[in-house]
Amino acid sequence: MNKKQIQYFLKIVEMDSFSAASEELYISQSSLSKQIMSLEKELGIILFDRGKRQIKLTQAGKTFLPHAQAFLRTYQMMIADLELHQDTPSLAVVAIPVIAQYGITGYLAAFRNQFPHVKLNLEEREAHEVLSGLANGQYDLAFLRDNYLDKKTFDLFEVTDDKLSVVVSKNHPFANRDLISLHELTTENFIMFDKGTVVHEIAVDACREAGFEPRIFYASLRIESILGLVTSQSGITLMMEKVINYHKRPELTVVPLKEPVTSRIVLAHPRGRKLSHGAEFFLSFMKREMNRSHS
Amino acid sequence: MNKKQIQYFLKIVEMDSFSAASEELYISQSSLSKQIMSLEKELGIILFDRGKRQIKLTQAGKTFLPHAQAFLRTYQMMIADLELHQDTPSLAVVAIPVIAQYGITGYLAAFRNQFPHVKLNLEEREAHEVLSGLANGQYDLAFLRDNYLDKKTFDLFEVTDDKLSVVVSKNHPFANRDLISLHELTTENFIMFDKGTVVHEIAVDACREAGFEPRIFYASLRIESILGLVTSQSGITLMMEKVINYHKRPELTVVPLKEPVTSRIVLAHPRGRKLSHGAEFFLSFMKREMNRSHS
DNA sequence: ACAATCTATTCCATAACGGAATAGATTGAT
DNA sequence: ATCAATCTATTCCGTTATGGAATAGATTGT
Repeated sequence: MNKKQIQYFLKIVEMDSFSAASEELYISQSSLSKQIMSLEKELGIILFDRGKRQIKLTQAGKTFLPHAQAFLRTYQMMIADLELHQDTPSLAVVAIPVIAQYGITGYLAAFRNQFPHVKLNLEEREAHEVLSGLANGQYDLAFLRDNYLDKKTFDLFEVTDDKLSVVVSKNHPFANRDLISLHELTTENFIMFDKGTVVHEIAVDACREAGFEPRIFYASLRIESILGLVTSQSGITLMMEKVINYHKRPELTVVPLKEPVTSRIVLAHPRGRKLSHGAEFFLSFMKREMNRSHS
Repeated sequence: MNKKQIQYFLKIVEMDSFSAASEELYISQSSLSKQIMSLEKELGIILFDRGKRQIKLTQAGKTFLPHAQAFLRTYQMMIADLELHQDTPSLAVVAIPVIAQYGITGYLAAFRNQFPHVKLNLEEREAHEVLSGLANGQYDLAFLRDNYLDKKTFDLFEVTDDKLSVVVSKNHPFANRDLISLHELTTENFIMFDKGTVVHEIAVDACREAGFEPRIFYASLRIESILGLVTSQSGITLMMEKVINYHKRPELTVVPLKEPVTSRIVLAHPRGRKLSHGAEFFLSFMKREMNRSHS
């Protein structure tokens, strides 16, 4: 029996559903199902009545519930107690792979400079790993896009924003426009970020909003491949403006969209969870820096 | 963080040593070391001061200790609470691979007959797995040999006993003796159970007691291989009398040892742990059966 | 009957675990 | 001082556990 299983159990009880809980926990439904089954096997009891449209706690599950809550309370008290003993305040930050493009690396360096005693650990992960890592306490803070983010479960602090733009080759008919409407792109070939990435979803949803399904000619995780194909006029792409500008490709032209589609880069942490000392340091540092640069 | 790590931590504190704790827990020292390191990493603190001859709880470790104890208390209360909800009293029994030879299968069948509502689960495992499985609560009860068993940590109930005997081919010079002393075997070739099995240890220790190191010509886990080799006069073996008799090999002769080396088959459970209802059923059933057959 | 929506299962790749052997450090005995 | 003994950590490697994608199987509302 481990903490994870208990957290999973409590979330299912809260949501009254495996699938809903699995989404909140940012894990797959199959994984959740298996974890609960293994917990049930270990305890020798069945926790949920499933099978019908609605799941229900069994009698044994109802007996287990207060114990599970007690476990988590004990755990949280323990964490609070141990915090004081951490030799160095430590801080695990995770970010989607755009920190260079949005100039976040600079802030990180400045922070390390000002607070050398805080052991800052930075990882880059894809969005879905960022979310599950935040949810299970693996990371203290995360840099990510606020699109599709549940504003109720996270506290957000905006770091910068960006907007979706059309990127075409210099020789493309659209290259000398200063504004393009999405519905003009109905028949275009799109080169896109891979399905499952947030930018892909943002772009595809924007197209659907405009009334058409984009014809995706090629999808890649590597921005260089995408820009290369656009340069060679294999198609066009929808991309965040600051990201494309960061790459400085003179053979490409960026044209703003008439319908604004924005994406905020935010610093997020799960609402309701107490921040570690190191995380508080970092958050207040970032807020200071943001105010400075805005004035 | 999981229950196992907490149990490990508490055992180390109790023993004041990793190695001692690893023996009590029936796991390897390396495994224990790694589990504690992973716990320390997760908590972000160091629990023990090691490096010198003696380990010591760090300040953080001392803070963690009461929380760890609270966890285990919560767990035990939970188990007690859930016991009442187990739809069927269940019972996990484990045995070293000799239940047929010692007629234990008969008792198991009789129990299933008398108490069909108890869900009896039986597994056969090697001795070291039996011990670690008992220690970590995976099994309720175990049939095993009492040799090398720490009588302080287990409650034992003798089921039957057996004695080590010499097994030789009918044509071997020893075949018509009715008693052999161990020191007569100094120059013999031994075919033995694999190193690591309890019977191997019993036999080798007996030889050493008699002042010589047995020359082990071949070791196997399969009794058939051993008996086959003895039959073909490749060597002799030391084996438990009832085990060899069970196999009824007319080409082999069993000669008792002058120095008695006995092994009791006992039904064991960790001292101090409350037995499950099913386990109490089974234990009292076995005690009744034993009394019956003794009278 | 069918689409939608549950949980369970299967398949498969990756990560965690566990033991044996060994390293590296320290102590006590000679 | 050297050596044997005794610690914990590390490495190596095979086994098990975990997690996600796809799919099955069951149920309900339309």
